[in-house]
Amino acid sequence: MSALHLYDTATREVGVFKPLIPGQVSIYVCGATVQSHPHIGHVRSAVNFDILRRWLTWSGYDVTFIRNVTDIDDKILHKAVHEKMPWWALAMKYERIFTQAFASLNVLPPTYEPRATGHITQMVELMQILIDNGAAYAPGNGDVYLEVRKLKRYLTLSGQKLDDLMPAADADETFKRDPRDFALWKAAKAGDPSWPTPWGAGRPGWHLECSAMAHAYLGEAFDIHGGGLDLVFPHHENEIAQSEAAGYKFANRWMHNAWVTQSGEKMSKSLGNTLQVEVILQRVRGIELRWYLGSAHYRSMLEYSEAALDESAVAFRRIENFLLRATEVLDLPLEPTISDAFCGAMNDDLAVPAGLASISENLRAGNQAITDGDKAAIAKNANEIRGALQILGCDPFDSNYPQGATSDVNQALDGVIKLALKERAAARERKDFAASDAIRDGLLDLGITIEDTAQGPRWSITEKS
RNA sequence: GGUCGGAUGGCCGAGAGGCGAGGCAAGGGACUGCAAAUCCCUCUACACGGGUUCAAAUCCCGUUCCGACCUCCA
Repeated sequence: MSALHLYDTATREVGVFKPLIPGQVSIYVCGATVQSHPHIGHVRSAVNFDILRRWLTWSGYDVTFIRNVTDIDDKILHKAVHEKMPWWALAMKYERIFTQAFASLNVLPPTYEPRATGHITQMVELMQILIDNGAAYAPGNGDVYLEVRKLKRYLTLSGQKLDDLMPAADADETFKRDPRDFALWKAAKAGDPSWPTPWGAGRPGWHLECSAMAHAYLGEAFDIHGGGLDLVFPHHENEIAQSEAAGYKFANRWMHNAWVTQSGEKMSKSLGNTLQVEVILQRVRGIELRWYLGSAHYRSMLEYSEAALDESAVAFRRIENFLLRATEVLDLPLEPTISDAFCGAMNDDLAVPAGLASISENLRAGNQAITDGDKAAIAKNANEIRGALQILGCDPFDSNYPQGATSDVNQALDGVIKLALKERAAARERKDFAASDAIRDGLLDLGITIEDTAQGPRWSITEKS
């Protein structure tokens, strides 16, 4: 079996993945700021890192996966005024909606999901270290800043130079020793929530939270830090700055997912081109949206279009349909296995598109095997497809996805349709094709599709779209 | 201005020196009473101009176009 290779944003190279502690992998992924409805870009990130996690777990690692919730920031405060509710109520409202969106796409819950507001103590401790060792300063206005000029390795992740950065538009720079210094802590404004610190009451800056929480749950060094590509600067640079200045090794490897775009442009609120997960889920099922989002390579931009989404969903249904037929023919549950081809693809920096090619090959061979009645070949191909789908989080038999009714109602329906099919078979027998077609068309009008297979007719409920 | 990424067949989308991934669409065929489903076949591409090489979509130089980050961003 090949070894897992992953890209590292810091080196811009794909290299062999070697965990700090054999057999264990620790991952910190920047989660959402819960101030609005999730769009498909948000969940793409979650899906990408969920696939990474599932692959690591399958590969035998004990994975600790942290994804935080930023539940305090400027936008949340503004939005709370707008929606006429306390900031904490607004944050909780959207956190629940995000959680629901993740669940619809079968994104596994993180091992721990810390909230920023629950880790103020750790943030104050981190600031104390930084102030004590001279890396940070509190100018007396309640803010605390990190002095970036003192850092040796600042901006190495994004490969920029401090002096090349466009000057920040901050008006309030009078307290900064350098305009590029960034706030670890922001002084309380009247009416805003605040927490006491030795340097005055205030609230955390965005970057500080992640450093503090990563340290709290994963320690001074961990394997992988993930997030969207747009977090490289300033967020991740600043996390590195704070953590390294405090003497931590911090992340060993950086992974960033690319965007979902529309008309070539990144999905963003300012462009007004965001597509809410809840809206898309009225068009396709969660498993189909996940298949769509997961099928692109995580470092490639995914250009959204309804046509592409629909096409992807149709392709998925083909695969799903094969799995269903295979299960019927074999009369056994499928046992997920990972083929060499799929394994090789995933080990190559999670090359899902290459893995998809192997699924297509399995699909073709598997369908052929059903026609031939070759049960061994059916099982092999179906098992390999199911194994791949599990890694991608798109296993149709996964109980996290809504399963077709297995109840009495479904059995009754099956009986009724079989009765109709019997009538149809009889009509065909006596060459009364008008009658047989009437039955088939009648069922189709009800959303029930009939397929005549080598093993006899089978029915399925047609997806509405 | 600085940094980074991209341009592949009608469409989507991998690959990264030598066997032209895969999917969708289209056309043809098999199967079928007709369909549907399924299978087989066909369609042979790498933005442009130079260069390196026995060999370039892949490496080098230059050009054009598109996008991202430098302000909150998955």
